[in-house]
Amino acid sequence: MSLTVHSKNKKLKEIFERLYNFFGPQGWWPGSTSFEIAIGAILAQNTSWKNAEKAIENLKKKTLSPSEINKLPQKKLATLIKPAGYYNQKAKKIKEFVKFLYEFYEGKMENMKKEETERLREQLLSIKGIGKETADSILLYALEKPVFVVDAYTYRVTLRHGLISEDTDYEELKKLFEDNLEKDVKLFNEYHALLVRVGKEFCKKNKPICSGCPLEDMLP
DNA sequence: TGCCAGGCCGGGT
DNA sequence: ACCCGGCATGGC
Repeated sequence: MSLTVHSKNKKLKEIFERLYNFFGPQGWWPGSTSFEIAIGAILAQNTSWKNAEKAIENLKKKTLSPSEINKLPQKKLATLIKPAGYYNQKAKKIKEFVKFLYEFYEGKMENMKKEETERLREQLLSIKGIGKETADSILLYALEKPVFVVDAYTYRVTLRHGLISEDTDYEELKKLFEDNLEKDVKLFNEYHALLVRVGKEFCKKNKPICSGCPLEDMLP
């Protein structure tokens, strides 16, 4: 991907370039189907990616397609995704999502892609179990729409760097990135993934390890 | 051992 | 409009 990031905000530009040069491309969800990515987004809610991955592997053994999930009893589904935690809730959420997929898009992620982004976001948010982060993750990573995904790491890192205040909400933070960067799917994809990466390694909750962080000398 | 992880919902103030 | 408990497994 190009390293010439256009940004109205110098700090956002510099943070991205430093993270990208330090960690390299993160390449989230390589070679996965849109459907798999959407399910993965649900499974990863407040759960380590490792555990979500195990759940996905279990599903893939049985085949991971909308029609198969549709046929699978919720209880059975719950058992399969157990490693991801909150498995009863998540089984329900996955069922809800697939039901939605059939109801509006004939069970095909491809049909979803054709829908206009904002309308799609509203639809996703109306599904029980899909909140803002999961909706935006599906939009960006599964459907390749240029929306920025905000998560706990995005908040933590931007807060420590004085880009936002403590009471900045999801939509505001999302806008900060979307309004100041070129609306590029690849850029948003990598930027979010890089924020997660730096968050995991250098900006953990209650355990800030700034030493060695590529953004260390940018702290306020 | 307790805390944390790529949240969200529902009920109570 | 906030604030909080519940949901649950696996890793460090």
